[in-house]
Amino acid sequence: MQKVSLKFLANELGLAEGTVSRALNGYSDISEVTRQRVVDCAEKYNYKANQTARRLATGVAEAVAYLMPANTNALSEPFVSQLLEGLGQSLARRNWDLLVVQASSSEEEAETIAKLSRSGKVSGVVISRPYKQDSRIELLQRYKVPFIVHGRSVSHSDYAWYDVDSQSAFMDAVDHLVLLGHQRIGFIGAPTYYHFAQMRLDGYRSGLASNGLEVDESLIEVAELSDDAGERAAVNMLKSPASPTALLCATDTQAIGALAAIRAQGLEPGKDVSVIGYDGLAFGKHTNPPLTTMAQPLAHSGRQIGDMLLAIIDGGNPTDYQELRSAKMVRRMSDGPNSGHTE
Amino acid sequence: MQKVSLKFLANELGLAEGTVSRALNGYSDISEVTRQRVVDCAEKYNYKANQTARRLATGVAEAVAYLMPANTNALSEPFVSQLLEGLGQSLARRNWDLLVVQASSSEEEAETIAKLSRSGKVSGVVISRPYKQDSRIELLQRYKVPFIVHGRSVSHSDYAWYDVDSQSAFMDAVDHLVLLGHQRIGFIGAPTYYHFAQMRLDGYRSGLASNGLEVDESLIEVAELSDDAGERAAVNMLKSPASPTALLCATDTQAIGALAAIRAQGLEPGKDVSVIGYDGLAFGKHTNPPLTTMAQPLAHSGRQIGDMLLAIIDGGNPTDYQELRSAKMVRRMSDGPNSGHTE
DNA sequence: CTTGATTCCGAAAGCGCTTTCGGAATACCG
DNA sequence: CGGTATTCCGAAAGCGCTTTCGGAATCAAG
Repeated sequence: MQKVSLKFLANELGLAEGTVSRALNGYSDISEVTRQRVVDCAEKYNYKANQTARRLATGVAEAVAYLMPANTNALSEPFVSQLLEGLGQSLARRNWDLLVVQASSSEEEAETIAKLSRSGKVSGVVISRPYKQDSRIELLQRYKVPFIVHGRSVSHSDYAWYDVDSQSAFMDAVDHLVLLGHQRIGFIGAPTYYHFAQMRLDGYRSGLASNGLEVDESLIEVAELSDDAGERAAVNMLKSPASPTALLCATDTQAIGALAAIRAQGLEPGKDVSVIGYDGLAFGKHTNPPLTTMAQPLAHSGRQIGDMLLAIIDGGNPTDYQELRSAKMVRRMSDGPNSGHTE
Repeated sequence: MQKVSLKFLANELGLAEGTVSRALNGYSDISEVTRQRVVDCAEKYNYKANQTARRLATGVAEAVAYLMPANTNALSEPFVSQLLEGLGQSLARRNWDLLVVQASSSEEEAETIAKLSRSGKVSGVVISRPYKQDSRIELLQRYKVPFIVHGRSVSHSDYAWYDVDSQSAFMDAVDHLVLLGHQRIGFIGAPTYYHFAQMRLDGYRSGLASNGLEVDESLIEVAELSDDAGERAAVNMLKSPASPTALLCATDTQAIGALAAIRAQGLEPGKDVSVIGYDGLAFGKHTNPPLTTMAQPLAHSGRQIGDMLLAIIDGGNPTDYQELRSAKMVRRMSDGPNSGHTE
């Protein structure tokens, strides 16, 4: 099978390579009739430009990378594939590639970013779950790689991001719980080097405040992002003297662990103690009991993020692309009126 | 910031570009001392070869693609990210890239494969969840793209694959159920254009046979790969006259739906009717009740698959790389002795 | 000290495409 | 019809790297 290159087409058509190339790329200095001729011929031989050569010649990578979050635990992974899917769709419209790269440690992450930026194999990057101070962001800025972050860091004014307002979500959740009669509302947070963890904690605190409630530091636990960690945190809190009647968890994964902890105490989640998670994970529908959660609209987030990234690669101003969505509660069975079981 | 290219290094060192390149790539016709000198200098300036140029020059893509399964439903996605992670790790050792590509329809899939193969941007491909007759496989073979399939199709003798033996897994599951006293064991299968669906059905059938049980066609339902579909299938079966005392499901996702169906009938899964799923999904631990399942060892499957792919790209014979793992039961709470509730 | 074999490196061609530049051919205008 | 503008295309120079080839320098052997 003769490989069909530009040279081949040029030969076939009796034109110069450059001419064929320009015809295919829609240059205006090619007459319509030869352009058509070229296009037809390309079609006929099913010509696809060698992207590697193209990249080298133009200097644009026509690819973006997604930096996989390092400590990926199986339960929270729906995100990754959802995001990837949306990103891919967005990129596909331009025929760009999507690279997935990972790094386990943060030094490795820096190394990876450095390599990505110098090797020139991508023209943009997206990262997830930023820390409060995220060195990846600084690096990306320093290297002048277009990027968008899925989430925000503390200093989020000077780059592009897509995030959902979990702070208000947690305020809403507190309101909801207070309306149900809860006063002692516990909070299972995530490590606060994650900025989202801080936001959610802040939301919890101001939710309490706006309802005239004191925050009781013994009602706040920090746990890793896993079901087990959530469970451990919940048992701790549950065995404290003034145990909470409701539990707000930074992530659904943790909330699911909390459910288990509550049941293990012989209590009934949603009745004896309410729990609300955050994320809107689909399988929350199947937990015991089904988990009430603040669901983020991750339906088209990947697409959205892809489009934003493309826009800033095209020269858009990063700060013009900052998008804040809001979560909304999907109420299932894990929350309910305060039954005062611990009184 | 001066961009550090081969030319730059050559200049810096007073050597020719070609020499520097050969030094870096370990050619034997470079003296050890200059090689060291070159390496040090490269290190110093943090030189990373432009991979695009490299690819063009060598003709090897140094990248492989993962074809995302088309109809991805959120619940089964842990696979994707697990696989991606392992694949990435395997490729990273060679500094290769991992591309994620997707296609929604099967024509699009063919188109995608064609494009991948001609554009030369990958040197290998991995696909998941093959159909019984999978046109992707034929295409990949025709185009002579090294590939490995995660799963098997009917004619799996002439290509490389990695699969787990779900057929025996289902035989084992039937044995287990029979030991628990069940006789009327229902099966919720997947569409049989998926080869794995056929295998699991076969396993179910021969499990029954080897236990001297008749297969009752009314105890077999086919459902899509979602919790809802599993649930619908289960209610159908449950309301049949001779309703099963145990349910075997082709996937955990369906099994979770079945759990819901059973509870909705006012029955208790694991007591009134047992259910066993397949996949070993982590969140099965949190369903109501926790789901007994045949767990596949997907721990390092991605890594494994990556290594296999690399090996055949290096010239290995595809048929030398066919790996069959086995699933093992993780028993949680959704199975139990036949209580004869429907007698 | 000459010859032949080695060792090491420079020069140059090429990978397949893009893009600039200039020139031939055609068109337009007075 | 001479001259100026336009239109369209060919030629050629890259993009940054790899790899082959040949030749200068070094070494061993006679």
